[in-house]
Amino acid sequence: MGHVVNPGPGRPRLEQRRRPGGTPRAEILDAAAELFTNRGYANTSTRRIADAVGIRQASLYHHFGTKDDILDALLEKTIAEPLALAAQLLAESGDAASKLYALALFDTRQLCANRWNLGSLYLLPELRTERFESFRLRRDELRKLYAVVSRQVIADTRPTAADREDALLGVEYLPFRLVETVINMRSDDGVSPEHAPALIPEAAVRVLGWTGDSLRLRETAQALLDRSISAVLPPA
Amino acid sequence: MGHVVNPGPGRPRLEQRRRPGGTPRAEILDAAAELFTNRGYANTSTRRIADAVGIRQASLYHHFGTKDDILDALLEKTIAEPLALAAQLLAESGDAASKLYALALFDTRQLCANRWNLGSLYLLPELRTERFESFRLRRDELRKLYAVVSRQVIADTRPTAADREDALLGVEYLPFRLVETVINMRSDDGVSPEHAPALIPEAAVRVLGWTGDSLRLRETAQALLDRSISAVLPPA
DNA sequence: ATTATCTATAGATCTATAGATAATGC
DNA sequence: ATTATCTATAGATCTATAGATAATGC
Repeated sequence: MGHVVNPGPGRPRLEQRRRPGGTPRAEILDAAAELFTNRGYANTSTRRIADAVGIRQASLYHHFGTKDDILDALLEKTIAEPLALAAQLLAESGDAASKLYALALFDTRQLCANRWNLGSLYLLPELRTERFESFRLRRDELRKLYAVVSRQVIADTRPTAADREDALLGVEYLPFRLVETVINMRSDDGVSPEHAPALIPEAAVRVLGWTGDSLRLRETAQALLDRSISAVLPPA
Repeated sequence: MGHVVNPGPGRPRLEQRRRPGGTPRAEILDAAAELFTNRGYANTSTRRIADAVGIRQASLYHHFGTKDDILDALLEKTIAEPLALAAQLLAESGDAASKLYALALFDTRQLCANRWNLGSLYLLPELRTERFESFRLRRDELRKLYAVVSRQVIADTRPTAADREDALLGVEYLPFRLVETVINMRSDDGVSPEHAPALIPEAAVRVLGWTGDSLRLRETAQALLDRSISAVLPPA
């Protein structure tokens, strides 16, 4: 009764505060995500993260080699699913507009649903160092997949060459950028933009010149998305 | 000959390195802009800024009371012109689509033309502190002006209520967000997105459902912009 | 023996202030 | 006298490492 049973091997914590996540690693990542997004990466000391978890500063280093490693783990978690899903979506059969809509919908939802606005970390100057090259490459890859499917949408809906000159200006990169705007909305408003999932995916296809029935698109995209999700994510 | 004449009162600098800008204040702001955007605000020490200017760290404090004051001065420089121009544009006579196009064009160009990608500072968590409330309010104001003219575009081009339900979802905030995407493009690509001025303003009106002749819009918007600029900016 | 925590600390910062110094200009 | 710089430094950090300690589980 009331007696605290230690959860595993190792000296017990002085404080027993707990955060979401069953493991110390998950607790640290949650605390770091909160602090990095709300106060900034460089402004968040390892002591502060440790305080938020309820352990001593030095104990962090049992779970992560450096502070950069914590940031990298957070970034990796945000990019893995979108990348897997994008690859799967492109491999599915279906029209390009539905694929783009589905992709944008998935990413928009994720950017909104994260407990913390992790997307706001993407602009950190720290990410330009070699330490984060792997993350940068993976995000570049996602950007390219958006461009590929966007070009398919353009080819499908604007068949004449003259009509496609926008593509030379880089319209095919706008859908990805539109999804990213969710980050800024969340940052400025302080809350998740509730209508973004209903707004951004449609804007992503419209900005490419696609004209068609919104309702129908939303339905086919949702079906496609459901199929792709179950193909990629293990049915937990 | 070769003799350095000191530019004014005050003990001369040990190093005579110079940066763009005639005054020490301007040199400091240019150096800070480079360092803040490339290495991050919190990661840039006052010593580093001073080194880049060629003065001693403590000498910075003759020109700025705190490090925050340097950041605030940079931010103020980016917001003053867009805000003045937006207010002027809304007061001009002309159709809403041209106004929105002109506004987006001006801001896109400015975001591209800055020597450093100052827009990337807008997401800094530091800006949430009271110190930067004034800047936040001014940027909110600009966002509102975009929304006002965007709603006019919607009312002009989609007269039926059923057709306007998007407005309930917040499409009127997308043009402003589209302009902001220039910041991310610059940050990811490492160079100014050269086609952004030809791409973003048109996307801003299209995303609201505006359909019309691009060439004509571009011309009327450009004329409107020229008029507004000369009304707002003193003919230097 | 292994694991997860702890205490203590080295060494390197960083911002801002105090007060001296070397110019200009009245 | 005023201005813009300088030197020197207080006081407060911050990251990461070394090595001790208290659990579990073989």
